[in-house]
Amino acid sequence: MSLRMALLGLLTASGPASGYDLTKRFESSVNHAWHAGHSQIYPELAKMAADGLVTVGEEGPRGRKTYTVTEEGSRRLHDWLVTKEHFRPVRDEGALRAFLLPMLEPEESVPLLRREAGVYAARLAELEALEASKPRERETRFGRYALDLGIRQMRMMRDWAEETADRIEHAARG
Amino acid sequence: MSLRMALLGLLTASGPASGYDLTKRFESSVNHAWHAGHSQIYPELAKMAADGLVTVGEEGPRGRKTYTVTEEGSRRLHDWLVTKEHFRPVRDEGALRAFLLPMLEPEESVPLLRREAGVYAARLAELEALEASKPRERETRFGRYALDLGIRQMRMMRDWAEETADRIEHAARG
DNA sequence: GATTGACATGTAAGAACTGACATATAAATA
DNA sequence: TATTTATATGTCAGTTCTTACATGTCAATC
Repeated sequence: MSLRMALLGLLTASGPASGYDLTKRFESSVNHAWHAGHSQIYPELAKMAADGLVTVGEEGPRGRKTYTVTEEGSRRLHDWLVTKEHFRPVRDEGALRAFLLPMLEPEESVPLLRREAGVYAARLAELEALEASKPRERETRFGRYALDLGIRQMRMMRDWAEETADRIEHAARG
Repeated sequence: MSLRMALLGLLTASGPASGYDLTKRFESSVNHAWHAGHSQIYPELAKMAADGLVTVGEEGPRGRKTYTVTEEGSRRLHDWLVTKEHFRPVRDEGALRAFLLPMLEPEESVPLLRREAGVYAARLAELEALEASKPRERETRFGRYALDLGIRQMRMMRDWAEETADRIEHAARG
C-alpha cells in the first residue's frame, strides 16, 4: 500500500511519468522516507493500472510507457493520507543495533558510535545543502516537510551516537 | 538477518527462553526498534537451531522448548554488531506521509498533525516512565541506549509535527 | 465439573521486498 | 563507424513479513 501511495504522490506532484522516471524520482526525493527499486516499481504500476488508479499512455520511444493518475487514484491517495490507522510496525536496523550495543566492550562500541556519528553528520550536511539549494517552486513544495523531518532525524541520530559514545567512555573510566 | 540478531540478542541478554517468552520479550523491549510476531519467531528459531546458532532443550510442560545461544551464535551476533555495512533501506511510513502532506489543504493537514503530535507525546510519556521506573540491573542494561534513542525519536517527531502544523497555519493565514 | 484465560506451538497463503538476470533502443562519444 | 552510456522495460527465485487459521495443555475461577 505504501509503495502505491508513494507512486501516486510522485505522479501527482510532478505530473505523468514512466516507470523509469519514477524510479529516478524515488532515488532523488522520497528515498529518505521510502525506498523502492525498479524491480518493485514496474510490476506495481501494472497492478495499479489494472486497478484503475492510473492510466497508461501509448508507447513512446524505447517502449516508454507514461502513467497518469486517475480520479480514483487521487481519491485513494487522499483517503490514505487522511486516515490515521495504519502505521507500520517499526523495523529500524539502526535502532536494533542501538539496542544490542551494550553487548560490546567500550573499546569496540565507542569507535563504532563515533564512526556512525560521522555517517549521520555527512548525511545531515547533504540534506542541509539540498534544503538550501532548492528553489521554492510548485513541484519542490512536495517533500518539503519531509526534508525538514529528514534533517531533524539525522541531527538526532548524530547527537545520540556522539553522546552515547561519551557516556560509555565516561562510565568505562569512572 | 535482523530478526536473527534480535533473537540472539534477547537470548544473550536475559538467558535461555522459549519462543513464547521471546515473543513477549519482543513486545516489551525491542519492539520500538524491531517488530516481530510469533508466526515469524517460531520458524526462525527452528532455522537458527538447524544452523547451529542455538540449541533446543528437552520439551517441557505444554510442549515448551527452551533455546540457548551457542558459541557460534554469540560469535555471529558479535560479528554482525561490529560490521557496519548492512544498513537496510529506509521504509518509514510516518516519513512517507510527511512527504505527501503538502497535498492536503491546511484545514486537513493541521488537525492531522496536531493529532499525531498527541500520539507521539503519549508514546514519549510512556517511554519516559519506563526509563524512570527501570532499575539498573544486569538484564535491563540491554536496551538502555535504545530506550534513550526511542525517547529522542518521539520527542523529535512530536516537535516536528507541532512545528510543521504551526508553519502551515502561519503560511495559510499570512 | 465446566468454563475461561494464559501458556505454548505451529502452518500456510499471500503480499512485499531483494538481487540478479535478461533484453533492446536511442544518443553521444571515440 | 564502432563503442559506450543512458534510456527503458521486464522477469524470477528466494527471503521476509502479514494475517488468519489451527491445536492442545495447565491453572484458576465459577
